[in-house]
Amino acid sequence: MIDKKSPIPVYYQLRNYIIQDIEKRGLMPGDGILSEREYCELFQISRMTVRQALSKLEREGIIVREKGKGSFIAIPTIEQKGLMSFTEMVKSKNMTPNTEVVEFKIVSGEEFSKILLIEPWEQVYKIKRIREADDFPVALETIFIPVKLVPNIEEKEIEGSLYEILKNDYNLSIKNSNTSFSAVTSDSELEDLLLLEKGTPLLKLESINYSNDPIYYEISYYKSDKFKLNVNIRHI
Amino acid sequence: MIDKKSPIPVYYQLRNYIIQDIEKRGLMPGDGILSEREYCELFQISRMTVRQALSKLEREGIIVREKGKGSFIAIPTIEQKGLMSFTEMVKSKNMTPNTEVVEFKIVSGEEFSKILLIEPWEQVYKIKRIREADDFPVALETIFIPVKLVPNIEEKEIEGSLYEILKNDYNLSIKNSNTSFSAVTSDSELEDLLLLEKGTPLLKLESINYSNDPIYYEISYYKSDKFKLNVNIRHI
DNA sequence: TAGTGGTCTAGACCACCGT
DNA sequence: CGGTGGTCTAGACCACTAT
Repeated sequence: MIDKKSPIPVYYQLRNYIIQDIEKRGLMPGDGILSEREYCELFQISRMTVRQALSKLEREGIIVREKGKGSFIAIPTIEQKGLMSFTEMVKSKNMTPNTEVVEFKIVSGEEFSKILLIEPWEQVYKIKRIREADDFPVALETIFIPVKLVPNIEEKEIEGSLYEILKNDYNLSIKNSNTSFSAVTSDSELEDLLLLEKGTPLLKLESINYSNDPIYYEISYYKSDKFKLNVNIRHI
Repeated sequence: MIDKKSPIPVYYQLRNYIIQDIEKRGLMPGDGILSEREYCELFQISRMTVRQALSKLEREGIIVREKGKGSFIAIPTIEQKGLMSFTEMVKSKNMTPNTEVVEFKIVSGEEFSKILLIEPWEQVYKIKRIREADDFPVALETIFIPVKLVPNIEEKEIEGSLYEILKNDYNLSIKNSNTSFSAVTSDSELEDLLLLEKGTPLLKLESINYSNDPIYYEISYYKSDKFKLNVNIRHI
């Protein structure tokens, strides 16, 4: 289960083990996991290492830790389907989604190595797509995904839902995301591609999308006059 | 500077010391702080304790750490996890939150009766507040909350965290929210109140906040050049 | 009282960075 | 090469929780 000689840090192996164990045993929010000392015993590792794994899981919102009690599966902070798949979101409004690929190439992943947990010399696909609803452009989406995760992906493949492609062709299902929202003013590239007036406000999303490990990084700009993004948030 | 006998954990005292030191010495983003081993030496504490302080500062976005190089003042952004409390969000960035109430009155709830599940003739408080961080306005927030839920709430009460007031004074804890995000351009009212240039892009949030039943409806406008809203999304 | 997470020590080896 | 942050060990004491 845990290989101390692996180049992958022990605390990260333990984090992955715990996630898989939660899934395998079908644990639900509120259920407890082993205590820190039990993981020490189980894998013959130091408590500080276990705590590093649990801290990471806590920051990721997967567990909560309670003094004197133990660590428990967290109640999900947000439940949401629409934010994941542009395709589904558009369909749910009875409109027809469409995609136009404007850029598709392999670039250095150096700038994303920390985000995507890859080595700086590894390469990533850069995929820039205009997303349309009823042939009207509503978003410009740029995705960075390691080449090793989706080798030989082809341009015509990526005209559909990336979520579906990842799930069906590469067996990668996105389980959670960390998204930050902000507002920006259009620049000339966005105005050209999305057919905007000069100085249109746009909703900017930056998100890291995880299966267990990070899968892809995305920066998107949404026309938001007639298109809002909705999230349900469950507070802890 | 650091009192090992204090009930305040050493790592937390060190975190505070570093923040004060940054301010006192007027360090700017990109400037370096001492190395981990230098802090060990300076205060005669263990390196793991120093690392705990630096980890906290890193998570708070106050510093960035670079392997083989050192730790440096981060470019400031305000981010929030979970969208809960403006007050907490600002405090976590080591800034001081402040609130200025610009409107506080009772209005007809007709327009919100479906949202808040009240009868059309019932009344709601309209509370419009400027939210500030270190005396800089960052958001304009308008809240509509049924009078019957918070009878006799007073203007001076609502200068703090509404979340805390609801929880402490009315035993209402917000458990989940439905929030929609969009981007808009400032109008003259927003420009006046938030001290904006003409045509500034703003992040607009509209949210319904529930305990079990709907409690209040909120429309907020956030300056988002240096202010991002961060959410963790767990996909089902 | 036994078990939990929170804090802390005093070391260690590693990969990475700049000179 | 020396210095940096990243990881890890094998202990320790504390405050808190439940029984």
